[in-house]
Amino acid sequence: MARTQGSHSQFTGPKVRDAALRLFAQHGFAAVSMRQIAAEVGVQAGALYNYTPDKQTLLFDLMQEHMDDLLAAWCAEDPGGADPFTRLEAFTRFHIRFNTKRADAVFVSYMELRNLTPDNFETVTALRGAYETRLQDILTAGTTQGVFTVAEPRITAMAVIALLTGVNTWYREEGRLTLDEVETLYWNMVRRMVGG
Amino acid sequence: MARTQGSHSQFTGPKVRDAALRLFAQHGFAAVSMRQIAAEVGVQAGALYNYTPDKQTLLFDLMQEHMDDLLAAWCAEDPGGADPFTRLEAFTRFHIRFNTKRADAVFVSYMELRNLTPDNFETVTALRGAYETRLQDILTAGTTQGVFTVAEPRITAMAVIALLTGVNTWYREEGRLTLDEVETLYWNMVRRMVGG
DNA sequence: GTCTATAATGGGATAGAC
DNA sequence: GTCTATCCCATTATAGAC
Repeated sequence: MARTQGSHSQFTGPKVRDAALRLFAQHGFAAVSMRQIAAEVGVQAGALYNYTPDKQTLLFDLMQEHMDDLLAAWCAEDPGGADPFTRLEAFTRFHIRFNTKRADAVFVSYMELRNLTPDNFETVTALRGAYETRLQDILTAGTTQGVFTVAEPRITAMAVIALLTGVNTWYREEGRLTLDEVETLYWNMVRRMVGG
Repeated sequence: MARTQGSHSQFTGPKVRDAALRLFAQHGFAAVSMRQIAAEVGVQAGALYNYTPDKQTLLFDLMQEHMDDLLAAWCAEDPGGADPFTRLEAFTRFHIRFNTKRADAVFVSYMELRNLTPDNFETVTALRGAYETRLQDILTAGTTQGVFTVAEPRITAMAVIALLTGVNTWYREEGRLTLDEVETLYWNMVRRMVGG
């Protein structure tokens, strides 16, 4: 019989974050109570406050961590020295692969922006902007080199990201298409969009 | 001095819906209280229940009405007899124009799906599907006629809608570009995407 | 580190007067 | 149709025992 009291910090911390992310994605930040999160973790509500000072900080930490991971993962994969065409394909495949593996975090990071305090909102929005700028730079480089025909790099970057993130609304791992097939489908669309 | 009691049904009804839509868009359904809505309208909370049986129905009615309006407006504008290329341009321009004029309703209809009861969710999702199917049919017709090169009409339809709806995340009426310029930018992207 | 208990506040919805 | 008052229940967060 499992004990119901005692120290479990190294296990409970991650479990709190996992449960919160899943519940926030499913029901929305405002609709989820600390009691629900605690029940998922298997502790009482009061115990959660050993891991977060309050509910707002819990949300902010999840969103900031997601954006940090996203930026770091892309920086690690960006073939920076390659031609813009190659980099754009890499970006397309990366974005789809990364985001479909973390659907809950993507959903929360977009849907719950309005539930952040102004300071936290600024921080997360700045990270989003930094990611967008990476794509924008590829489009601008490609246009300068005559590889792409893009009149508005910033708008096109936002358009491409909206297009690619949309995969999350329908893609299922057990579906008809493999992830690689989905990546190829979308790469064909992106390639045409930029006139490559 | 305005009276604070008495009959105002023909004014209060629309005001309740307007206030609810705006507040739901800004803070989220679960984060908005009936008392907040009432305060925006200028009545007490109890009076709202003359206009909706409960908060859930208020949300559902707003979403259903939006989807009904969207479908009806497109049916009125679709140049059904024209070639798929012309119809796709019409769809692109229509979707951007309609959605940017109703940003709150678009936002709520997408973000608050998870706060609908299962029955209400089914109804709204079916309306979304019907709208998607209209676009899918254009893509399929164009592919059959050799005007477009689209391998996956259903996925491409979802991709185009995600792309176009993304305009709402950045477009502002007072911004640098006119709505017509935005429509043209996105039509160029969509045109290329489908290989037209 | 977790528990139980509780403080302080606010929620949706209803009843009955006007 | 709206108001006031209220029921009943849930909320976040904290205090103090273990």
